[in-house]
Amino acid sequence: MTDPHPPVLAVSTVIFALRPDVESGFMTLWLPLVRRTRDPYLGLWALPGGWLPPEEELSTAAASTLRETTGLSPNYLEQLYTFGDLGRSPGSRVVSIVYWALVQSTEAELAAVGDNVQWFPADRLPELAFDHNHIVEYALWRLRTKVEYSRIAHAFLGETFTLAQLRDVHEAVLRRALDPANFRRMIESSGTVVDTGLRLAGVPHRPPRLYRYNDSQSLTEQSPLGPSAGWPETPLQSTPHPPRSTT
Amino acid sequence: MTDPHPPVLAVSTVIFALRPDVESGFMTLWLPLVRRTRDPYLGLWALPGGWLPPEEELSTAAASTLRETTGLSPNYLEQLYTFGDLGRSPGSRVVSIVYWALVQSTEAELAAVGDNVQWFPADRLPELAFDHNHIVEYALWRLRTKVEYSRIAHAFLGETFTLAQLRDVHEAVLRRALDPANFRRMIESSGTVVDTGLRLAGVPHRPPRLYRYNDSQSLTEQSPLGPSAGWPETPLQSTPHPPRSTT
DNA sequence: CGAGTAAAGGTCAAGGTGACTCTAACGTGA
DNA sequence: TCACGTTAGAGTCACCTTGACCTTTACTCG
Repeated sequence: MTDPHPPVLAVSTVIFALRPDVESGFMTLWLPLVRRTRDPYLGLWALPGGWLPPEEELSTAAASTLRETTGLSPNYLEQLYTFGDLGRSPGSRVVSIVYWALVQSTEAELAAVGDNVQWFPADRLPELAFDHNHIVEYALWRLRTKVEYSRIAHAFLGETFTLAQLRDVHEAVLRRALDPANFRRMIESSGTVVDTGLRLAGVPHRPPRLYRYNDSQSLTEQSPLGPSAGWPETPLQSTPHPPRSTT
Repeated sequence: MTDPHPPVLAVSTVIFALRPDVESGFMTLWLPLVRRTRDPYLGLWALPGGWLPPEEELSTAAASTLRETTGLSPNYLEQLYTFGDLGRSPGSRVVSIVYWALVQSTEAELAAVGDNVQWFPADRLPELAFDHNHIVEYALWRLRTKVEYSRIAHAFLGETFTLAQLRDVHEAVLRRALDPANFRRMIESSGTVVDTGLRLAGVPHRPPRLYRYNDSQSLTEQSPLGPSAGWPETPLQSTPHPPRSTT
């Protein structure tokens, strides 16, 4: 049962955040990468990850790497795929269980950045180590398709948000402008969101309503992978929105 | 880097086939299980699978187990999920990469059945070893949701088929009757199917047209997981339909 | 040869979606 | 202070999809 070279198990995470892009001016997807300090692909950028600790759950291992490399905890965490092709790593065989995570935009700005950790725009990545370019491509595809039939977009935002902010998230992920009126109709009829009764003040123009994520609504995917599939036990952080709110 | 008890990697496969159910009379989903001959859960039924051979691809390992236990080769094979919870196996930790497969109904009848391999109706399973009941539940959910937005239903059929046969597959998977006329309109407008010009003869009533899967149409999911994601290299077997066909 | 039944082609109304218009309500700057 | 620009938010209209249903065609079976 014990082979001479048993496959090694690793856990990696594709972490997405939204940031304003200096070039386009719009919000775009960014992700943190770590520089390889060891021999296979030394010096190249790679997805954060590591060997699977024998006593740690898969999702916990993914969340741990996330916290260690970026100092963030995810609002959304889900298993993406397991990559185990024979040629994907030089030397011994490595099977990587890859997760993908969404973090808040406001938190992503505070995230630790050093010589070995750096954020890149998801559309313009350098050559990565191993098959990580391929993995990111798949994670992007998964995010973009899932945004349209679930409500993961909320994971990029704080506890309360305006419909324009939520629309900005959708537009950034889908890379396409959405009609504000139709977007409002769609979101309101879906029941995924609840009016807090508050409005955002201090902004120019008409003050927008503040909405909250509707927890009592299980309109998301109800796959039999348990309630924590996708939504980590970590509760949403308190609202990070600086502007004051009035009735 | 070498831990005292590194996690062990296994590959299992949930294999679906359609068979007429003696009780209901309709077509229902069946799957083969193997009896445990070793200590954890000895005697209980479990999903076919085994340790990951160090020199074998993940999907190849899944297809191999499938062929060894049932003598069949899949028309459809896709990675389902990786289960790695700490408590899922007594003793050392086991991480299972689970695939799901669809095989032809006509082939499933010829499949090897012995004391240690037996087919069960997917809705009425006994208590299985490990977390395999949970895994089958998830695979069923995945099959039922995926039938509605892709064309995996063809994997249950031969090279040519009538729309009634294709509708039977959908009805069995979805457990709900579909309007024949509306189903025809939906399939024809989707372009997933091509009229062969032949008709099925020898049946009572008006002879139905025979259709063929439209290979040139890439209407399936085009995820960046490569062209063989889901559709194994094995080509579809020659048509197993006994009735003669005329122009 | 008539009866029965499924195949195949159609109609119709309800609901959802995209494109668009109109009014409300704020901050800003002259 | 007040017109202006801009966004929030409500509403309208045409088009397409979908479910329900109807009609005709074409075979086998008794």
